[in-house]
Amino acid sequence: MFTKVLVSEDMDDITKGVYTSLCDLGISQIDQVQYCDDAYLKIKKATLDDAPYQLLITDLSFKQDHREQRLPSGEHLVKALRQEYPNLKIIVYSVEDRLQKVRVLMNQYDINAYVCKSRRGLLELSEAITTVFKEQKYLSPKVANALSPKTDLEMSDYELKLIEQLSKGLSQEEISEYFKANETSPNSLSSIEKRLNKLRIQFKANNAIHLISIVKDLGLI
Amino acid sequence: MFTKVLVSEDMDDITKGVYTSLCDLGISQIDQVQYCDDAYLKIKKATLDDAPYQLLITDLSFKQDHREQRLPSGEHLVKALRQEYPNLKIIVYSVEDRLQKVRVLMNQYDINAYVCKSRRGLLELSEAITTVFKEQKYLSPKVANALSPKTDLEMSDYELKLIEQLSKGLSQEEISEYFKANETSPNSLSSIEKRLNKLRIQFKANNAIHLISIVKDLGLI
DNA sequence: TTGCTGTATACGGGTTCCCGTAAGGAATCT
DNA sequence: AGATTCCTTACGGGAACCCGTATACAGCAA
Repeated sequence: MFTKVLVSEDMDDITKGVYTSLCDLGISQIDQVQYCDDAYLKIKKATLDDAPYQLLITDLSFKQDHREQRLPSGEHLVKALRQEYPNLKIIVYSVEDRLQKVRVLMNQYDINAYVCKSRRGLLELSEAITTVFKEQKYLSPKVANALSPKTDLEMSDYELKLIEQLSKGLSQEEISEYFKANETSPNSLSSIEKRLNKLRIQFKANNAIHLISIVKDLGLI
Repeated sequence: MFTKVLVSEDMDDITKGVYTSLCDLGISQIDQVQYCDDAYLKIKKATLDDAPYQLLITDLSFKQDHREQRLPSGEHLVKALRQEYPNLKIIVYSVEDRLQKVRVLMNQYDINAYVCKSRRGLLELSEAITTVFKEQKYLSPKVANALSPKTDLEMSDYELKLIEQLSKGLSQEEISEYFKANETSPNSLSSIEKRLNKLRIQFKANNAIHLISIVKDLGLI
């Protein structure tokens, strides 16, 4: 089993729960940090001291407070670490259950496991740890199909960009200009209208306002 | 100190953290449920058995799963309980830090404490418990000013209704009809336009879409 | 080649939204 | 009572959005 693990999680209650779980697994050294910046530094230092961490368990979202942070989220942390420490095992442990996000983390940042916080979160986390220890990947059942083709409730990069601009208050005309300036296509006003119409139908929205509202609720933006 | 406490919280890791904290406080009987419906039934049964709970600690948001629930959120639970058990002490323990929500819970449902989950959440929860035990109310520092007058980033009930309908996809015309049907006033198309214009300025939004987007980000709806 | 299909674009007209102006009414102040 | 202010409502014009239709062009199949 792992012997040296770092837990990066801002909520102290969760940390406590995770801690007891890790103890049960027989892990001897469990360190905890509440900020991503601290996690990064601790891992760096441990490596320099020739006593590197074998596993990082990190949350994704961290509440902002008075302390200014260079790495504001778990995603930033993972990204920063993966380049420097390709051998470090990383388990992301988060409430987030958007397949799109999981897919990016698994494919792009090559994390070793993704566990959803939930009613059985700790059980799954234990499973994930033992699985990762055996050099395998692990996904919570809830997001198990994250790596298969996209579902109905998602959209293409183009559509995402479109919706993002729309939600930032640009008119369709302005989005057209913006896309032309950024060499994104299709970029004619007509095409943008058409695409939005398609999305409205897909998400069963009455109008653009409704569409943004729905997409926000789904957490797609 | 309290001797019989119920914890209603869906995430098992948090429950574990809370549990150890309560133990440290010397509370002898700590029961846990992962669904609001269970919490309600357990409290009802305990009262009938003449061994009522003295304190309920509950989360607000519960992940939905296969089990159909009558009480889908902590707010529903609190509302249902308050009518029947005015003497039960209730502490809400949630990540939610919107003053408006806290205000409603404190004033309308008369909860005894509101604690924000955060880096120091467990500490604050302990404080809250001892404070409530002394028949006093407790608020996390972060939301301490929830009971003072509303801030800039909030809005009236009327405005909230308006925004809600808008985000549900109704046109301004339809909202006007809807308000007339529900005896909400002002309800003329013109007034609705005017009010939305005011909100757009207040929230620095370019258009209605942008407004909904901003308000959703702020968590006001 | 011909025809089919899917996508980008253009255009027009009907609706909804946005914004300024103005009239009417209630409450408050002098 | 008269003046002032606040709020609701009405209206009109221009902008943006919604929707159907039409053209152009690429890719693919028969």
